[in-house]
Formats: sequence, structure tokens, C-alpha cells
Amino acid sequence: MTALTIPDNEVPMPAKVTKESQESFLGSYDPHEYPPFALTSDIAMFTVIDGELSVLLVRRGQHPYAGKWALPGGFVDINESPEDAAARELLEETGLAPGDGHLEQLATFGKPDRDPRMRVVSVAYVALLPSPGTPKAGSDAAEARFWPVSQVTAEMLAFDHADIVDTALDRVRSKLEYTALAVAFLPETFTLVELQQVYEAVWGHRIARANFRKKVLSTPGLVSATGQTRERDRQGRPAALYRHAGTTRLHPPLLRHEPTASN
Amino acid sequence: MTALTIPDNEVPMPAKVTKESQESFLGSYDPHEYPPFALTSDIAMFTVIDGELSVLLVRRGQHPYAGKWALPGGFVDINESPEDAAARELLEETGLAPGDGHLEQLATFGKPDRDPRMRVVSVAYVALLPSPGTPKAGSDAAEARFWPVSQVTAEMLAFDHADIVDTALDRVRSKLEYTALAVAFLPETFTLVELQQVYEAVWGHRIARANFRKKVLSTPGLVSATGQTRERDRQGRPAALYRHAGTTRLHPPLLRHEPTASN
DNA sequence: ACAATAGTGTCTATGAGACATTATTGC
DNA sequence: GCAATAATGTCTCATAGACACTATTGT
Repeated sequence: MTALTIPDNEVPMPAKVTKESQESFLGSYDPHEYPPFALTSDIAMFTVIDGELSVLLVRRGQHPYAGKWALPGGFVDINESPEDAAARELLEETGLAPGDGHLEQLATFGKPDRDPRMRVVSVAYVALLPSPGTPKAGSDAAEARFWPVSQVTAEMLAFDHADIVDTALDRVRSKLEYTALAVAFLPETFTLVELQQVYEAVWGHRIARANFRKKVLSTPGLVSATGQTRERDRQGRPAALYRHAGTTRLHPPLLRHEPTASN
Repeated sequence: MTALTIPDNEVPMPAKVTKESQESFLGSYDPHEYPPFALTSDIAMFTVIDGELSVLLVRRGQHPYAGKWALPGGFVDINESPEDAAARELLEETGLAPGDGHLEQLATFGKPDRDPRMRVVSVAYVALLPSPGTPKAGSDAAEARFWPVSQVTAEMLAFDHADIVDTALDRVRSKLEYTALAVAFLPETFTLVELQQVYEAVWGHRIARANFRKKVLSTPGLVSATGQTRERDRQGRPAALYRHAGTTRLHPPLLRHEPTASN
């Protein structure tokens, strides 16, 4: 859309009306005649490490916000979609292609003063990565690491990234209720206990095991048994392995509630 | 967002590296050195008319897509947020301030070729308007009207607006399940039957009346009785009036199911 | 045998859905 | 009284939650 979605008599003329721009008004525009925005894509990449939901942050060395932590991100190229830019960033930071995990658009953050240097609008994405996490932090000199979200504070973050992280957490937590997204945190095959641990890490509280199992197994299309069991290094009965059975949407949803007594 | 969220050794230099841009690199950027995007805001404004969920569309008179219908929208000014631009558009088209209805960000659409003339990225919003709808269509010469969503086809829409409308419908339909957003379609006070009709219009199927009432009345914070009844012009028992009681999130949600037999 | 982990069975309370019934108005 | 609309009551079935119990492994 653009001018065209506006009633015709309101079609805005270029800010600087030059002879050239008027001539080409019905043809192709001169981009420089319109308010110029820089467009970036930032990603909140989540994974579960040691039972804790964690997000990848990069330490800033440069002004502004030098020393603060920021979400990985970068400019959207003039020839690529914001989605492509996000997938590119994901690959650069973790070595994962979208499809190994899960990548979805979150929201767009565009307050005029969110970057002190110029007008930058950021399309934010959320990525969910399998647990071993391929940290690949020190892929370059810059400091990058996964932070448990419980340790991430607004003060340590640059720009409006605290807003983005908050929004991303809300999204992930509620999406686990009515979609099968939890499996994006796990490898191809997984045990039901591992699946439960993902839910517990994301929601931040324990879930009753027996009821969780019944619920998961009775939801059509959520998981299917592989017939195999997980190799064990410690005692205890080996756990059966499952894989995602294709369904994205959960009917009915797996609602979260506050802490339950039992484990 | 921007260079700053990228590991420091990857901070991109301006595309055209001039003496000026290098000097100011740590200060303020010259926006013209970065890929220039035009930023617009399009809104899917929904209301319920005669029991049908409807969306406001504007007919295009100009190339490209002349004659096709498009969502109302316009450029985001360099000094305003996309939210402000959307609120401005909403006011221009319907005379409503956000707060009379409901306005929320939907998603951002930014495929490189979505506008044949130049690179335009659109931040799309969803607005829900009280039913009488203040069409205010002919506020200007351009043709604008509410279309029942059942009559809106991909072929009649300009640009990627069919994608936007589809995404918006998904959002509205699922948000009615777990939030109190249905009240945004209604005036300050409303009857339970009117609330039910909103659900039926948005979901496109009938709901069992007795169970809907029990569900709504048993959900804490959803509605509270005003003690008054709706003026009636026809026979039948007058309906009690309720108002929204503040709660946004529904616990538990009001899940939709396929058609039920009874009315 | 015991510890540790995985998995099953059972009881109860709640809520959804179907459907019958009562209440209040205009004509 | 009757039609039309609003509101309530009752029954059944499914399921969430609590919790006790069984199964399979390593030491």
C-alpha cells in the first residue's frame, strides 16, 4: 500500500516537491522524497538451559548504550524481506536455519526516539531453539551469551529491548498454551519428561506429572511414540521417546495455572 | 535495532562511505546513507453490521490496482510512531479516537515487491469499532464502505491486503476466545444477547444461548449488571444491561467449537 | 534390596453441552 | 391468551487436578 490505500484526494505529495517528482508521481517514486526510515530486524532467541528459559544477548562495545546488552539484530537489506533478514541473523548467530527451530514475527517497535542517532524502526522476531542450544557465542570477538530470563533486568538492556523481551516472553508463554510450540525447544525425538521440563521452564512453575502426561497423550496430533527409549547413564526406568505428530494448534489448550502442590 | 545490536566488529559502515559519514559515524548518522524504506500504516477496521463481521475498505482510483479495494492507511510521519499514524488514520476515517473502540498492532508486511513503485513496509493494525459503526464513508470523495468479510475475496483487494485481512481475521477470532475484546464491538452498555451476537458474527456460527450466558456470567470480571434494562420497541421480555467489568484476559477461555444444534 | 526415574489407575469436583422450563413484555 | 424474547434449571458427560500405586532400570 502506500499512497494508494488513502482516498485518492488525500494522496500525499512528496515532502519536497520537485519538477521530477511531480512528473513521476504516477510512475515510480523517488524514495528520497519520502520520510526515510532505517529498518532493522531484532531477534529474541530463546532456549532452555539447565531448566531455565534463556535468551541470547550481545554486549555492546560502542556508543550508545556501550556496555549494555542488546538483542542480536541488523539492518534489513533493501532487497530482502524482514523475515529474510531475521533468518540471516539467526544463521549468523547460531548456525541454525529457520526450520531447525522456530522463527516468527513478534511485533514492530518504532517510537521516534528509540535510537538516539536516527529514526530506526525494528521488526522484532522470536526464535525458539533446541536445547543443547549451539551457543556458538564466541563466533566473533563480540561477547554474546544466553542469559536466564530471570536474571535479565530492564537496566542491563540497551534501547527499548526490555520492551521487546517482555513482549516476547508474553508471546512464548501464551503460545505454549494453545500451540505445540514447546517441541521447538527439543530435538527431533524427546521424552515426555523433557517436554514437561520445557513447559516448566517457560512458565516458571512445576506441573503435576501424571496429569500432564494424560493431557499430552490425549491431545490428538501432539506427539506420537517412536517405540524407542532414551539411552540412560543413571538408574531408573528408561523413558519412551516421542516425536511431534504435526499438529500446531492444541484443542483444547493446555492452560497454565499457578503452582500445584505435587510434582 | 541498527548497527548497535550487531557484534561490534560487524557494525556495518554506511553504504556510501563519504568523509562526512565516517566522521559522524559515532555521532548521528546520515539517514540517506542507509537503505531507505517508506513506512506506512494500514488498518483493518472491523465492526458488526446486521449480524455480519465487516471490514472497512477504500476503493482505489489511481494506479496501481486502480478499481481494487484497499485497507485505509497512510504514511508514517518521520516524527510519529506507527501507533500514532494508525490512530490518526482511524480518526480520519471514522471520527473515533482509539479508546472509543480498540486499536492494536497486528503485524508488519514488508516483502520487497509488495508495492510495484517503491520499497514500502507497512505496519498493519486491527481496530474494533462499536456496532452502529459511524460509517462516515463518504467523508471525502473517495468511495469507502464496510464489506461483510464473507463477501471479501482476494481478487478484489489491492497489494497484499488479502494477506493482511486474513491475518487480521485470525487474530480477531482467536482473541475473542481468551480476551474480553468482544465488548469493543459494543457500546458502553449492552445485553448478553448482543454480546452473544458479536461472538456469532465473528466466529460465523451459532452458540447455545443458555450455556453462553452461564459461561459469561461465571467468568470473573467479564461483565457486571447495571441494573437497567434495554428499551424495547417490540414485544418480549426486556433484556438486562451489562457493562464490561474491566478484565481483559478470560480465565478460563471461551473456546469456540463447530456449530451446535440448539439455538 | 533399594534408590531413582517412568508410567498408570482412581476418585472427585468442575464445567461444557443439550435441552426443558419459567419469566416478562407487547399485541 | 398468544407470540416473542429473556432468563433459569437440570441432567449428563468429559476432563482437570490430586494422589496413590505399579513398572523398569542401575547399583
